[in-house]
Amino acid sequence: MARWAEFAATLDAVSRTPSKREKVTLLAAYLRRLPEEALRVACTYLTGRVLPPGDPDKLQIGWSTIVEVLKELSGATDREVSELYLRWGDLGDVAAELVARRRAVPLFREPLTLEGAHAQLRRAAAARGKGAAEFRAAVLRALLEQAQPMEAKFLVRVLTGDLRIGLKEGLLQEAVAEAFGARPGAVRRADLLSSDLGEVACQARRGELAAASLRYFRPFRFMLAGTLADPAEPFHDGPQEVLAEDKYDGVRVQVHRLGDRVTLYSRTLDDVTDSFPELRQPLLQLGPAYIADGELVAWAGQRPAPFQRLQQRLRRLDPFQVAEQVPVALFLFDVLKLGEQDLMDLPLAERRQRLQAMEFSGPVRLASARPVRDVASLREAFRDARERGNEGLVVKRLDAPYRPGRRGGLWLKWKEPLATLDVVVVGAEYGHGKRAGWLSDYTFAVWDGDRLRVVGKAYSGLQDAEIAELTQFFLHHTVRDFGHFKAVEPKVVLEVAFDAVTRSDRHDSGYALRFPRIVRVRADKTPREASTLEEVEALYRQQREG
DNA sequence: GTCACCGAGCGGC
DNA sequence: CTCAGACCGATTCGG
DNA sequence: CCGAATCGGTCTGAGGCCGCTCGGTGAC
Repeated sequence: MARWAEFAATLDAVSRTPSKREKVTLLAAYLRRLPEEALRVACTYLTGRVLPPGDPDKLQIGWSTIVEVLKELSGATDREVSELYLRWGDLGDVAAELVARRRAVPLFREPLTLEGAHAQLRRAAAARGKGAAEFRAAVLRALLEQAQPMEAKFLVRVLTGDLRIGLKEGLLQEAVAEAFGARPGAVRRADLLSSDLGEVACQARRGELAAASLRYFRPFRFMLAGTLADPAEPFHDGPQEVLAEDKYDGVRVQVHRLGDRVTLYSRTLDDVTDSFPELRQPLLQLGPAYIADGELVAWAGQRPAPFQRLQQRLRRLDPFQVAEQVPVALFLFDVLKLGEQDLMDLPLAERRQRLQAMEFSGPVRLASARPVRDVASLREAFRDARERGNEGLVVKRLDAPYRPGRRGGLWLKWKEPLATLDVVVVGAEYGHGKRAGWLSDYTFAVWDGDRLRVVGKAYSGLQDAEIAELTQFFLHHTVRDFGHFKAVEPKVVLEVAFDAVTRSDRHDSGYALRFPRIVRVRADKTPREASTLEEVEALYRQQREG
């Protein structure tokens, strides 16, 4: 059995050093010492999850449950917890502190082990029905009662899915490789194909990594796209042909079909087949044995419907009831396996040819794409994609293999913000983690006559120095102080960009923005010069008309 | 005892 | 999904 | 020609809105 205390101490050591190499070395040395089951558990936890992706059980222990249990354990009040949180900016640190002042410290403390804790958490994840929530809380309570402060800190961080030790996926794979003398590339490949690093680590130790391969009904990581900075970018290394493919605004899915089985996997590798029963027949018909990649969209007869419509069908348990109201279309753009032949390393041009030869029917369609050789045609393709009601383009190198889990230059997405608005900041909140102590999160509004109506919040886009400056400013211009949240004088104007406007009852304007990000502080504008609700409404109508 | 609603958790972008 | 910042290896520049 | 500065790739961390499901709870 492997002690949780050692696991925690290792994570703590890793978090202390800024050097990536040293992080990897520290972790590798620890992993090497672990027995099999502990190794599996440790590696899964190090990915910030208790269960591997795709596991049908979900832990369902979140922020609130943890806070409730910590309060019971320590006798702390809501106010104390929130003050501690303001100080630390991290629930794990709060847990460490509160566990240290537990009311009833058990006389005999069984040391926590990775194996033991995991067995308990597994049971919690499997709980269903009446009393399930209470059972989950009880499991957590029992674990925290046994835990030392440092152990509690990392238990809570595993539960919140955020280790904050400056080591995640890539470095974790390196650590596993270093621990067992495997090639980093081999570990990475195996991880991307199985997405279960715990399992991969065990294989690495046994020297069985090479066996990893594409298998039916073993979903693997999706290939991702980087962001296109400039439309000329794809042609920078001289003239060449790239594929300009429509970027559909929907949900990415991986389709596995073999025998009489068809399964759709989401990006988290969860099985979402049952939400889309009408796709089964056309997918059976598409071919006898294949793995394909595509985007599932809500479909309005001739063109795509907004993403929100599709959400109504996601994870829906009674799909037949809404299937008629929210029809979908599945646009396939890649094929990774045909029969027993692995196509991943073939160039996209060839994969696309194989895909085009398949038997498309009904709602299963071929994604719209065309080869282009210059910037002018690329721009034209972008306009056409927008005409068809799509978000923009994904520009793909025709010579590129399929690289699971990679977000590189082989695929580049090109979309444009819908617009920008000049908004007035009316509230500011303290950030989390490394933003603890900074007012880094801004609630903003637009004018409705002479009233300010909130349209959203934004965080990203500002540089640390600007956040520091705004923090000082807002501390001096706070109207009402709610602790974590401060209502501030409407003085600061921000320019925010966003991809869409949605109707929403979250804010009093009746609207919200999709993907808001701060472009800059408009020091040159007075609050009165900020945008109006009419402008927001106009944008909302404009995007609907496409 | 039933039902409607709410909050929490999760995963989609 | 977004963007900023940190680290690290590779490349370029200056002495 | 070598060491220093800089560049680019890759990774990490922080936080936004939407809609579904489930368990718990309060109203009737």
